[in-house]
Amino acid sequence: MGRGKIEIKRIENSSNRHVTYSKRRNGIMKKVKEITVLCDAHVSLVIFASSGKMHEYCSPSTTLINMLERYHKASGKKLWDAKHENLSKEIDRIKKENENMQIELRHLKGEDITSLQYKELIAIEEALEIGLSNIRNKQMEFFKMMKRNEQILEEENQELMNVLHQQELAAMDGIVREGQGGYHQRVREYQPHMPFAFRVQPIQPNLQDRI
Amino acid sequence: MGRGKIEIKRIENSSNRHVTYSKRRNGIMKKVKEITVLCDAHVSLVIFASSGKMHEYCSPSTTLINMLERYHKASGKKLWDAKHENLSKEIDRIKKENENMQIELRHLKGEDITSLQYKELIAIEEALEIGLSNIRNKQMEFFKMMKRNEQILEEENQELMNVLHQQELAAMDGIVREGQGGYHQRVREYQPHMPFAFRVQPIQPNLQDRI
DNA sequence: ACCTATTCATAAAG
DNA sequence: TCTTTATGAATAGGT
Repeated sequence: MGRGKIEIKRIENSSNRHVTYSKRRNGIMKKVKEITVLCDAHVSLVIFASSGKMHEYCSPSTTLINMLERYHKASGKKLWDAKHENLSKEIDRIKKENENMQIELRHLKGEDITSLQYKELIAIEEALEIGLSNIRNKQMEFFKMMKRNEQILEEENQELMNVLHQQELAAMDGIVREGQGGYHQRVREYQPHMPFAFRVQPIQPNLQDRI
Repeated sequence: MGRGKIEIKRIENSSNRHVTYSKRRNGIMKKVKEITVLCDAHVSLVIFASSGKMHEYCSPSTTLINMLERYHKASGKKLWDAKHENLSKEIDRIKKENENMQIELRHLKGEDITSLQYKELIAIEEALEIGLSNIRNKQMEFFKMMKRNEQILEEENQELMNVLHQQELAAMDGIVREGQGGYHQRVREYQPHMPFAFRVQPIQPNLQDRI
């Protein structure tokens, strides 16, 4: 393509070589830009003239660094030193960690649990139980209070029953030996552990609403 | 250069685009090889097709790594450090993401919640509540049962107190008018709502252990 | 740098 | 994908 065909071998004439270099370099640059536009290609081109002068082209949609990264992935050739490889490995490691946490989070939120084993479900349940300990502690207070109330009532109840029983016996006895009034004393002996009005009340009156 | 002139813009016809890509890529490769030989140039060319497939050329007298090092020196752009920096940034980004998830996990587990806002606590509580709906249902059963027990006991207690009071009055009356036995009937009238032994018991006897 | 004869690259079609 | 071929593009060598 020119006035004469040329053999593809080093151009010995320095001047000619440099002229040809410039011309062909421009031609290549143009072609490279064209293929980028025409075909959605990503191109990275770096040329050093024998003089040492550098020219480069990189498709506008990317960067040289990006291209090299893709090159790394595509070819498997290690362009990076050990340091970079370590960083890459750390990224992979953290991403893996990330993924695991994502899964754990989902599980705690009750998502994606259909495929879980029984043991895993148990573990998640335990984690949730720990998480709700604050709420549960509040509930526990309420629980204990109710239990205390109940116990007091039960004891009182029992005692009242006893007193009643005693009275019956005394009354039966009183029919035979009247006028003794023995049970009067017994009745007076009984004192409720505390008046109802002063009994311990739920600290959280709205607990029912919250449940 | 062909049967017709074409405008330099993306070739919409996919088939044509791929054909043109192959042809022009080969053309560029050839030109690049030629300039390498003719002009003692050092060339590095990396092309990615839109499909992702990669082709590369590197002048035989050098390597890509060597080219990049020369690039580094010639342009002053730090490819390694830039790459390093990018990796570091990504690590930071992922670590940040990681940290956020860690925090969320901790919160769900009830840890580090002292500094939370009310709304955040509500959100966490809601998440936990959804996860623990089963357990809460069981607790609810137990709650209702205890409340029932307590109410029954209170009523019973009240009634016993009433009976006792009546007895006292009757007894006082009996001192004046002996032998009437009016209160005997009253005492017999009272029946506990149910024997203690048959009262409703916690469905979950081990609830205390689990709390 | 420009010119231009000539070769080369390639678009479209088979 | 490969070949063909008409045509536009690139460029070698000269000025």
